[in-house]
Amino acid sequence: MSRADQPPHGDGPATGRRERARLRREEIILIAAGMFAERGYRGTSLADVAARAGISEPGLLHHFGNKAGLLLAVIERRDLDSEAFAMELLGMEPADRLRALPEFARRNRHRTELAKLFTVLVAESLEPDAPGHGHFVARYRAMRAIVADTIRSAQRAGLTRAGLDPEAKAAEIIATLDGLQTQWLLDPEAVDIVAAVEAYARTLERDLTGS
Amino acid sequence: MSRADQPPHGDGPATGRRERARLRREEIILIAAGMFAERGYRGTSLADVAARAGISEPGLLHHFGNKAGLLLAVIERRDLDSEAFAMELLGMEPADRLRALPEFARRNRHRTELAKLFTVLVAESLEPDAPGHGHFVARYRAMRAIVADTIRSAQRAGLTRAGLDPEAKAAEIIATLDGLQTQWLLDPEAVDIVAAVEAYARTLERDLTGS
DNA sequence: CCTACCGATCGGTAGG
DNA sequence: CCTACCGATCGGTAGG
Repeated sequence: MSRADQPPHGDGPATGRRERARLRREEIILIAAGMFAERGYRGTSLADVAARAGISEPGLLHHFGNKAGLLLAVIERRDLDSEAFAMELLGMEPADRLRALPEFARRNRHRTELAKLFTVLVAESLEPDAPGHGHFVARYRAMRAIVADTIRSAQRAGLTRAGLDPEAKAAEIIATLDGLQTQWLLDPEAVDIVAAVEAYARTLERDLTGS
Repeated sequence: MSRADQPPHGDGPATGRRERARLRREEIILIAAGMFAERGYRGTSLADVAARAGISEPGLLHHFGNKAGLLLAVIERRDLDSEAFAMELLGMEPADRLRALPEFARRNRHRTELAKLFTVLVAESLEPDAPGHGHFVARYRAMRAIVADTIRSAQRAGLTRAGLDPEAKAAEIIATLDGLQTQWLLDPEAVDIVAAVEAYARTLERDLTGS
């Protein structure tokens, strides 16, 4: 087949069409993310997403193949935000990273939807055959590795006490932040997420320095 | 009305029929709990539960009214276990309660299903209009209150340092245990829940005593 | 990306 | 008049 050939009209309009499709995709992903956050992946139908996006169900499936494809697109999109966060954190001195936690909590406070999306999708991905399972397993392993590396470099710099297991502490830190987030999402009137993370940052500072 | 009267044939058969119904209900609740744990509330159909229980859907609904009624029955049943746990913990001296945490993790290790059920249902109950929302809000408030009370009494006994906010610490402790559980459920090969909780109990002991 | 559909399954209810 | 269900089917919706 002549698959390697460029289409004869591959100048302006073709690129514009692809660009338009990409923007439409992006738009649908944001709509789907909002609905997954509120009702979960299982609680959201393709028809719901299509209606909100002003598209037919077959049109929706043209972009994402099937419902799991839409989920993976949402997860990947959400990961771009997380990566930006990780890069920002890794750009700081290890000693400053701890102090940055409440700032991120403060930022997330106004993006409830992102936090909710994450909590809901992880719970729907616990089973090995869930569409997002492999992704979240890899994501948590990477998160633990990054935090453990930070702890190790802080130990080498003498900022953190040596008798502390970096891997175990990394799991514990991520667990606490996740758990506080869940309590806040469930009951925002009873749990002040910024104050809770600030208090935990102080706990953690004492714990890490051993003071 | 003569509602206070016993039925004229209120010897064996009548009581036996009610008792049989109660046992059938209990049996169905356990089946539904297992399915909710694996596929979530939204991912489980009444037809799935009915088929596994060897009952028709109308038969199922006769017992629970509607799907949300089944969920609430599962949650209440799960709470009986939690209450037993709480009573066991509250029966100990405050100083021993911390040491009991790894033992409970060890016990839960063989009851993955219960842990999974809890994680999945909480995530499906974040929205205020979710059927289990009110229940989980109340449950977390009660849990925080119990842990905070334990901390306060340990402070009065001089076992725990005074400069520590009992409510904030309670939220933090529950958050860490929940979060570790989620990481373990997602990736049991990478996260050893017993070791993680043991390590956290040590962290917590240093934190509480201020040593 | 559309209209026009499919096999099946959804939560819930009818009469008996 | 009660209980504990049954087989059949309701109007709509699921993913594709």
